[in-house]
Amino acid sequence: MPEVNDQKITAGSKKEQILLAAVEMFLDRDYYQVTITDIAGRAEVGKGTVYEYFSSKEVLFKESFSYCAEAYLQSFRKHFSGSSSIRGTMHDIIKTHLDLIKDNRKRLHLLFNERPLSFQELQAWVIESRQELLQGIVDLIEEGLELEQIRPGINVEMAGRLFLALNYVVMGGMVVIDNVDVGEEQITALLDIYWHGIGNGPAS
Amino acid sequence: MPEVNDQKITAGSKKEQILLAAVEMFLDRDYYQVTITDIAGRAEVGKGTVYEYFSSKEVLFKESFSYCAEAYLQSFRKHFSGSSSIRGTMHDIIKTHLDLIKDNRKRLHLLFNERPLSFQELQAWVIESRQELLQGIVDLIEEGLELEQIRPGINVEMAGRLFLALNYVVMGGMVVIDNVDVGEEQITALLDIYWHGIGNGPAS
Amino acid sequence: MPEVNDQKITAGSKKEQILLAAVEMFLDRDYYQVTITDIAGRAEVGKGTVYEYFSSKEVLFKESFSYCAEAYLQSFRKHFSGSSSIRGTMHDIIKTHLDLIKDNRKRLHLLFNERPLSFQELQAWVIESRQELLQGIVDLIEEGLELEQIRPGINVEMAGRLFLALNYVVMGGMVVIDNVDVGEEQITALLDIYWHGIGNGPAS
Amino acid sequence: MPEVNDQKITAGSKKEQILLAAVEMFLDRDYYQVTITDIAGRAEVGKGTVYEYFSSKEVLFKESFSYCAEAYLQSFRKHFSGSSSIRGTMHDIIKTHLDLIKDNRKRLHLLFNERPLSFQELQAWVIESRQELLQGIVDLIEEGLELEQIRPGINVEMAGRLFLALNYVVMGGMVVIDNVDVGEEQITALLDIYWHGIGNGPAS
DNA sequence: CATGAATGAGTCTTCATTCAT
DNA sequence: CATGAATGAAGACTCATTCAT
Repeated sequence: MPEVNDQKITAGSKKEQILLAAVEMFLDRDYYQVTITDIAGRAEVGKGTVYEYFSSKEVLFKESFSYCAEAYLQSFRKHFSGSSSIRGTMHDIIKTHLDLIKDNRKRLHLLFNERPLSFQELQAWVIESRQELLQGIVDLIEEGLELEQIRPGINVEMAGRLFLALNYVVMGGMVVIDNVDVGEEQITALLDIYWHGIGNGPAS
Repeated sequence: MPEVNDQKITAGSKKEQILLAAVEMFLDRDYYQVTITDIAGRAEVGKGTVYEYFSSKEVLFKESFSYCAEAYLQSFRKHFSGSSSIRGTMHDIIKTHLDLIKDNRKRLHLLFNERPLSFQELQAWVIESRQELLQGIVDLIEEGLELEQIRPGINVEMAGRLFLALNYVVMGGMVVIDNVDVGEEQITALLDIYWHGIGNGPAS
Repeated sequence: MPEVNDQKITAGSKKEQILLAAVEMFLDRDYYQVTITDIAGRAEVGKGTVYEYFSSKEVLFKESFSYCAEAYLQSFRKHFSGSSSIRGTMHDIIKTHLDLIKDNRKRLHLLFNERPLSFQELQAWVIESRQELLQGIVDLIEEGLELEQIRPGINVEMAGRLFLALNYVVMGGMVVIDNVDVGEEQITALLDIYWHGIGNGPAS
Repeated sequence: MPEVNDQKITAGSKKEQILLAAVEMFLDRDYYQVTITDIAGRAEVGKGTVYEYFSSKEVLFKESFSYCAEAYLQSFRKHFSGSSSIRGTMHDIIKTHLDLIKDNRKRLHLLFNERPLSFQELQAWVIESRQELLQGIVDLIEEGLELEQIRPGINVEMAGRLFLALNYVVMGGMVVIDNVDVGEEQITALLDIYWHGIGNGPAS
């Protein structure tokens, strides 16, 4: 019973110091490639100190994961409240998302990584979060349908999924994997395709 | 002096037997969660025998990875040779891709998900393969432009990337993670959105 | 420079508070299963405070041990001063001893059971104490010989050792391990055997 | 799942080699004072090899314990089958027991140690074994009663317990703790006391 | 060729002890 | 005096790799 220090994570606290070090490490390498010694070293604390704040490596990983994921989810959520221009909102989402990716670069691997995590709980949480995001987008699209900004008859779930993919696969992929410089121009081009399609001729 | 048996992989050979066992294991679990003992057990050979054919776990992983990835790439490539209907070809690509996923379910995770793993070579190879795929799609789209099946003025790279993401969504997202039953109907709906966009009103 | 507070243990003092907590813990669990944190917690003091009064865990254990052992020894010693009925005295010793065990149940294990623990000093002290006890009993028996209450010709050392074992059996064996309810009746039966033997027919 | 080699312990086998090393170590020191590295070193094998044969330190300890205890129990058991002279049998038991102690000296600490073992299963097994021994002795005494070799009216359970104590407390204590040289003479003296008592005058 | 027993480097984790407050 | 956060030495255990058979 290692009497773990269960205080909240406050800015500048030792617990935060360790968590941030862990996040950096876990974003760079696999769970199994990161050692507690690495994290302690990066956080500039003793190995034992890590265990004062996190009862095990697994727990530390989970908290690191949640910490990142929450920021990620937030970048979507904050646009979900009602707005008059759906296309404008989508543009904002992509922009915010892109900024987040650029800031953190490696960070979002965690979320892109669709491989079932070793930790069942986390996996469930990931699926749940994905659902939340999808629902948010679907709601936005349905709002657009009512406002007649979106073409009637489309499969809203598919439209939502494609929008998410646009964000984390296209944008994420370009920045994180292909290391391409992405800017306003690319966002506009991508959204144009998503909005009008690539086909020549009117929608059926 | 452990002279690794470097013969080609032939059907039914002991080397293939081991490789296939490794593939199955690596598709199920993390690199670090799969042990050589596991693989030897599954392949029904001795632990030492694995080392007769693969000089290390890392090498075995890389070969397993390539083995899977090649199948994946092939599912795209075989549609890249000239065709008259671009939309039809895209439909075929998605369909073929979907079938591949359904057959292997977990298998293709490897391609998009495996972390760098410090296997720099592999990472480079992944990037290269992504480029090849993207180029194939871009060529297809440019062919469509010439045939006036595709709307002029679009950013072809973005269009290509979105198409790949579309496939990824169908694959990774729906089938593997959310375990949704995906069929012809969904493919059509998705391609409809990709082709005509979600927006109401004519393209600018 | 951690100057250990070397004052005597006075009733109600913080030092006693810690010692008593340690005794309770050590009687319940192994040396290695008791942590300083446990003891500090039970004593309701900080971990550092333990080190104010005891320079190390080993020292604290030794003092706990001595503390218990002294009580044990006393239960014998107080009967060693001259008495007219040897058998009566022996009965009293067993009775006192039994009461002590019943009060403390686990407590006296320490004396007989604790492994050398590399605490050579303690081991020496145990041997010395055993000698003292044995000598006390032997003296008692020799007194009985003079008073002609005890059969001449017996090996007094063996008789003494058997008497100590008899006590040990009542204590360690029946009460603590087998959890048998031991009362006056059992004491009498046991002493009867010790006094008259189990054999049928007169002593040789 | 460390695929423990579960073969029987055969003389000279590597498993036996490790077990014997473990026994030696555990008889000398506490469970917590013995490290796997110690055992591996003493057995002249690698640390990993220990785990090839015993899945954990706890398991190794339990097997070591049983190994010793069985020999101990056997030294009593082999005298329990019918005999005409009870006193003679008792003499034989003490003699056999003494020889065993002398051979193993430290070994029997394991059994003398009445402190509840950390391992609940083992503790249960110890209690059970004690019962078996006690019953064997009690049966012997009751046989003696029928043969009129033993004084009627004695409490047979107490007589049995005292005989056991005579063996492992008196004999064990002298040899293992006090390091006294014990021989035929002492056995005879002790048994004389147990048989005829120390009291002067006939049994009541 | 095939095997699996043997190995030890490398991990996580615990806990006595220190020391700044 | 009292405290408990910080520390790192030490120990159990895993597993890729070797090598004698």
